[in-house]
Amino acid sequence: MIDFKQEVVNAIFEVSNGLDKEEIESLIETPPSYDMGDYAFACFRLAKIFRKDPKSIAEELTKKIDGGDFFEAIENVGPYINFFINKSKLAETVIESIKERGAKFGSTNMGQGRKALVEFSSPNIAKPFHIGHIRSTVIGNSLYKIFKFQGFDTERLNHLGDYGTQFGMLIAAYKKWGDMEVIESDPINELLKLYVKFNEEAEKDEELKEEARYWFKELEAGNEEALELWQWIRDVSLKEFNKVYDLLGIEFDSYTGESFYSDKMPRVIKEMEEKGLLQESEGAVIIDLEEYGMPPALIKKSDGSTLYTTRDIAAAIYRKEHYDFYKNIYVVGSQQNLHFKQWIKVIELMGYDWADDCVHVPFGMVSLEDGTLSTRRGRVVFLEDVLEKAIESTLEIIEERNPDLNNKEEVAKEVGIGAIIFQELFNNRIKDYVFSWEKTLSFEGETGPYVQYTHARANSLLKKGNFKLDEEIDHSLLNQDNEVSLLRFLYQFPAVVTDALNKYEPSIITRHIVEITKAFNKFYNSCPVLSAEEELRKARLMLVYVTKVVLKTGLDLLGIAAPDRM
RNA sequence: GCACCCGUAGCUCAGUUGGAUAGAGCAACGCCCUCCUAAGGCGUGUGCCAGGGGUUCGACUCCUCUCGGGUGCACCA
Repeated sequence: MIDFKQEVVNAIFEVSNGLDKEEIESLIETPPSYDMGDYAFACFRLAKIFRKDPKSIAEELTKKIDGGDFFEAIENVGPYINFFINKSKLAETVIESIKERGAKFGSTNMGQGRKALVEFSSPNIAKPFHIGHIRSTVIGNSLYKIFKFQGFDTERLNHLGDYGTQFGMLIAAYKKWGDMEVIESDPINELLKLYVKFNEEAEKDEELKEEARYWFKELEAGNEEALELWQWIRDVSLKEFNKVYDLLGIEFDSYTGESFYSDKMPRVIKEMEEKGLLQESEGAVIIDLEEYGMPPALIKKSDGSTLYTTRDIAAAIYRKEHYDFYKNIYVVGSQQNLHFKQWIKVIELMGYDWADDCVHVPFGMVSLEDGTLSTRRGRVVFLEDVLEKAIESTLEIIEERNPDLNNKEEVAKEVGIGAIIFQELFNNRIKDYVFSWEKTLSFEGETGPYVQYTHARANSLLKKGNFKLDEEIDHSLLNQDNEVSLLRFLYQFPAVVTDALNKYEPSIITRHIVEITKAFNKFYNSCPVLSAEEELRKARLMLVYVTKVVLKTGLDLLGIAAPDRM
């Protein structure tokens, strides 16, 4: 694809005597409105260099610049030089590259030969999968797709919370009040009941807490009874989680959770010891981080058992050895910012230069209208319920608006789930939000169904128009404002994907495909396709096709289906 | 108390490495289906960009202080 920005740089470079290209590029910006051009070169900073006022610099340069046939106009407005892309060239480069690259349009090979790990979702075993978990799950999945798209060899890691004192609690609770048959009938809920009951009782009874700690120690020591119970709880939980993953269309390459790393810790602790990092404090073993402005990292509890900081460090070292990653990404809530800063610092202090390759991608909290989520208090909204309800609402809408659709159930699933995922990936991931059924189930405006609907519309046009990919078209016919505007958004797509990857921010893609969708709908409403005169019809049909391709790719990068009809 | 994050229209949020008049969606009102899927399009209004000070030719954007909200800070994860 033609890099128009680079062409602006070249054109200015020719007449600027003395400025280097990087400098020029840094001065190029996008004007607030396309009436002012596609690119603008601001001359303020040149004023100092040339000791002239920016206006006359702009005026003089504008006269000298030759934009070749890349630009149809170069105008001087005050201190700015505005570049207007040659519309026919724009149409040609966008359409020809999308025709050529198809579903790969927008991708690069920046990840070639590089490994990227994405750890996400990571629910706690024996606890319900609730709306609090959706963020990590959906953001992580999208990052996986984006990295993969850019050529990285990418692995999805589900770091299950399958270890820790909470398991001591569960085992203790099971031994006191549990009933295998009851639990098997509805595993997660029954285990949750046990967990809640245990917590209530433990508030009154210190001995229970002691029992929980005892059972966790036994588990870590390999006690057979404890291990068997643990394995069983893990299995039934995973089965439940997979229901939700199936609905969301998400898979993992590995489910090695915290337990997997338990036997990898002694070695790491020994290494820390040898490197002189460990200190004893109040009976526990710590690494002091005061000089880095952080509280100490707890490596071992006073009873000798380990904590999750130690496990995360052991896991990172294991992953470096096992995968030799280029990036090791953790999609975990912002509450754990400090925890990640601490253990990544420890990795650095251990002398590993890959500490910087470990990236915490934080996101904001989900709360309910009546307060924070609390598994312990039973205040949760199950993710499965949210998804089922979204599918149900979608089905109602289909019955109402398109009752003749033949695979209603399937489409309802794709659209309903898509709506949930889309909403999750629409805002900056760092923002907190309050869950509301009303908002979740509204499908109008800038939503997933809006984009999917538009994609389906495009598809319908292609079918009716009997579109052929190998048709040659006259690019210069696509010169209406709404056509050019759509082409511009399509042109930007590759840069948007790269930006999303660099910032670990799927919402950048979400926002952009909404822009494409809006632009397409304007085009759709103002430019007749099927009834247009032959050559124009072909050209417009081609524009519909390339839009459909990009929308599908965009949705796919978010982990959302793009049905052909809805 | 200390650290980090957030504060933009009635609500939910965008805002490109500081740049030309701060933008969307929702909500409200009006219009557009003998015409390609109306989950759509068009039109109408709203802002001391939390507040003070500073840096700069220029600040929603950078620095600093204040206020408001959130999160975290040793044996949970």
